[in-house]
Amino acid sequence: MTPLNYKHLYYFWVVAQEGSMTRAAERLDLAIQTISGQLSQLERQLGKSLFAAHGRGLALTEAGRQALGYADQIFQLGDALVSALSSSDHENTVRLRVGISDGIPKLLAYRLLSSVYKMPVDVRLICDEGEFETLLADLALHRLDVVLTDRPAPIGGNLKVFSKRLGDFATGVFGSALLAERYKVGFPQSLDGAPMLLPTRHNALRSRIDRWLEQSGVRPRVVGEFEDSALLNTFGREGLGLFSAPLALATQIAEQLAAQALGPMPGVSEHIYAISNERRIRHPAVEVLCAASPQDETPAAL
Amino acid sequence: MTPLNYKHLYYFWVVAQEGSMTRAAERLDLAIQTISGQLSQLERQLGKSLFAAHGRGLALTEAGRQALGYADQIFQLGDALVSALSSSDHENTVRLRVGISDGIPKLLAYRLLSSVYKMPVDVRLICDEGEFETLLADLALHRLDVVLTDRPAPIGGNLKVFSKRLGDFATGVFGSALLAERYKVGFPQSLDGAPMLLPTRHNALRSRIDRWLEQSGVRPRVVGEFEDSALLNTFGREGLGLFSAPLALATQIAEQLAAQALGPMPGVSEHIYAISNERRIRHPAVEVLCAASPQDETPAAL
DNA sequence: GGGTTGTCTCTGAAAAAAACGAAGTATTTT
DNA sequence: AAAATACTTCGTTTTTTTCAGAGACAACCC
Repeated sequence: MTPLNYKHLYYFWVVAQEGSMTRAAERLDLAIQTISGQLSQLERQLGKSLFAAHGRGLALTEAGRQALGYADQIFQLGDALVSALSSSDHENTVRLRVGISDGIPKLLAYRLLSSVYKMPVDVRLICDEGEFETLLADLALHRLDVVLTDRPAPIGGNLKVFSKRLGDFATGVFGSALLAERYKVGFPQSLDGAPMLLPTRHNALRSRIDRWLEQSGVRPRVVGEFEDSALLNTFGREGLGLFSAPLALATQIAEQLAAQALGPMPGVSEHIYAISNERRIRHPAVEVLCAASPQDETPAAL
Repeated sequence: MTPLNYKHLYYFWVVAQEGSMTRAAERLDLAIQTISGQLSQLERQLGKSLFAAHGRGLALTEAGRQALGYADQIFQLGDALVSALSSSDHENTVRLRVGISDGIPKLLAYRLLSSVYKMPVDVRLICDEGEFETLLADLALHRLDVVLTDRPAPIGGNLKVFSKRLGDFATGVFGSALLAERYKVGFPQSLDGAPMLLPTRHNALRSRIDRWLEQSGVRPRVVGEFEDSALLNTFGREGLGLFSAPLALATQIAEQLAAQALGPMPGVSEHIYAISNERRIRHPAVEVLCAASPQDETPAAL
């Protein structure tokens, strides 16, 4: 429940700006009695005085000053809403705001998102990158429609979201021409002592890679750990070390990163999840995105 | 003018969350006809449909989705306002949120602010540091009550603020014991070639120092330029170079920075301005602050 | 295909909230 | 002490919100 009357708050806001009820009444084209009455109602509802008599005028109380700060933001947002909606467009276009977790391969994100362009309306994609937690917070505030990450949303979270696995992508080891040449023979044993670039431990894939390395009994030389997959790829492209990537992207990786696959990492696969708000009215493009790869939905509640 | 009915917006928000007018009506304890009517009024006022029929239910339009984002923020702020005001305190305390420009000496800021503690109520000071422009933006949003800087607010600005000069502080050259010993004799000519730490050109004081150096015909060796005065002082304390500071603070500088004055820089003085919002109802602590040093007020309009 | 259900829309009347005119209370100015 | 300024209070009018009743429409069930 929101026991706050925004009309009253608006009058309060104008009075605070104008410095007097008389001036505010003039600006709002209302009688001063109205302002006075509505204002005292607001004060009664909030249980605090917002103004104190000061001479024959008014002075803000501490509570009033604090309220003013909030009111400023509220009405600024209200104006922004009106102008955003009046600025035409969004007639036949759908805007999809996607948050992409640092760690997931950008090419994979692209491939998954490409499905939304098959919709019968114009789609405008707004992509945002960042950390998992940050993106989830933006999702909660409806600043994002969907978040693409490498793990489902935490189960105990107070956020009502659900996570949908978009697919499993088998992963392999890649490297620049020189490195691939050197370490291809005898893969995966050849990796022992080989320079390697890995995602940081924040990435869900990392633990799976570690497990695989251990099971294979090889110990590469870890020359770098990266939060961001694009950065990791750039280092990989320059031949600083071998790196992992989805095998499904081998062609694009060859083109864009001039790197080739050494071999697969069985059991190591990249899971991509789409996390969206649990709401009755879903975003049509999110529906399309989730429907593109028919897997079981995994409600956040479990 | 704010042609936005927040009550209508609130109903819209609840409907969007619940996914149907029926459920929203239940939650709001209203008849469904009310919701329906108010919602279409909102749509008429905004000039956009927010919902579209979808089966026997509703679907958000693109405009609706956009509006929802704003509504989320607005009502979150409203809740925050209510809870902030209900959480007691601010009965007999006054909160003063001060922004302190990077460049101005912290000791000076302290000295100027100390006047507010003489008020007959409890004062809680909330200090924030940052760049001039950033602080001015925060001031406009009422996130700050006053900004302490080394220059008045720009005159052409679209912000309604006024700048009050709090005082002129004659400035001198200071240095650690070793440096002071070495360069004290023959001051200021001795400064020629002496290592010196200066504020960056963003600081209003810098040009005055440069002018003085030129007029005195000395050319020190500039070993560092600092945006932040505290950082500059730290380097000065370690004896990396001579530095300028208000002569009025000589005692504290001796104590805290183990540095002593070499001599004055005539004509070079630090001006401190208090910039506050041009509003009829001023913050009482800002009044006290500005009254503490009776100088002419300089309206931002000129 | 026809009945049923769930969901939203369109009336017009009732209830609630907001707005105003008139008179009243402070406080400052002259 | 009177005039002027600024906010309050009271009772009435106006506007807005709310709801009951009736209707439209799509999905579902047999």
